[in-house]
Amino acid sequence: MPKALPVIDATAPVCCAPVAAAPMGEEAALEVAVRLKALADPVRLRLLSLLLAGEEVCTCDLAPAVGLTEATVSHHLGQLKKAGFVSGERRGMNVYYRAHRDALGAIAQVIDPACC
Amino acid sequence: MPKALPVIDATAPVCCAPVAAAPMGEEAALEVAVRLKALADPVRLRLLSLLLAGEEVCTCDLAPAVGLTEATVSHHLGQLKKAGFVSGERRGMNVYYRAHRDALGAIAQVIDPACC
DNA sequence: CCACCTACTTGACGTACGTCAAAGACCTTG
DNA sequence: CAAGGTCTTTGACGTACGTCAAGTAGGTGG
Repeated sequence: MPKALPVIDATAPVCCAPVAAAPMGEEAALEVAVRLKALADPVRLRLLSLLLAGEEVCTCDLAPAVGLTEATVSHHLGQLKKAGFVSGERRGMNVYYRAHRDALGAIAQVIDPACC
Repeated sequence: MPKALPVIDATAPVCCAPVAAAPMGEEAALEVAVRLKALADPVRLRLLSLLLAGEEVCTCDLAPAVGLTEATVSHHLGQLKKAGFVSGERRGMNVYYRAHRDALGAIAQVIDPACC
């Protein structure tokens, strides 16, 4: 990662051939890697599963659920949002987050060698 | 990650409920996260796709394919091996690596919200 | 308008990661 | 055994990441 940090937009679901389909190009690998990196954290996985369980959850409920500061949770949610896995909407005093199942399914299909 | 680094064995395919099934426990999240972290790198994704394309490939062929030092490629292959995605076997002067499709499929199923 | 609450941003700290050069380990061929 | 090729390990360097404390922005209610 000491490579020049490539800032790319990853808010949309991945759209590229599965890993097993053919040798990946450098750009395609990066597209997949940035999204996987967003998922490759225990806290973010737990946040995602909480969001997938309930329809909408606000930060104030998520923070105690994972046992971390609201600041830290906000940071993780920001990472997930940048990767397109969640989106948040402010309603009143709270911000309600929602998981995007399609984005999750898309990255899963890229990884799965059986699915294609 | 400043948390006490938890050294766990991840050589076997993941075996836990999908993320969407129910709120993940701390241990389950870690099991998935360490494997995803191994996958969350452009170089390792390219190496995996190269291994999935051919049956067996040796380091000497992989290094030039990704444009990195053999030392670096060896390090990445070690990461993938620790995560159970590949395994290498020495035959003569070369070490031949092979991808494990089942381990890849297992982590894909855990991620996919549709698959369960 | 003034407290007050929720959520995000900033700065700082320590740890982990990716990379390479150099040295070591393993095997084969003369 | 010596020479050479292939891989892995070690050490070092710079960058990125996760975490929190503190400060700021946005919204509500007296």
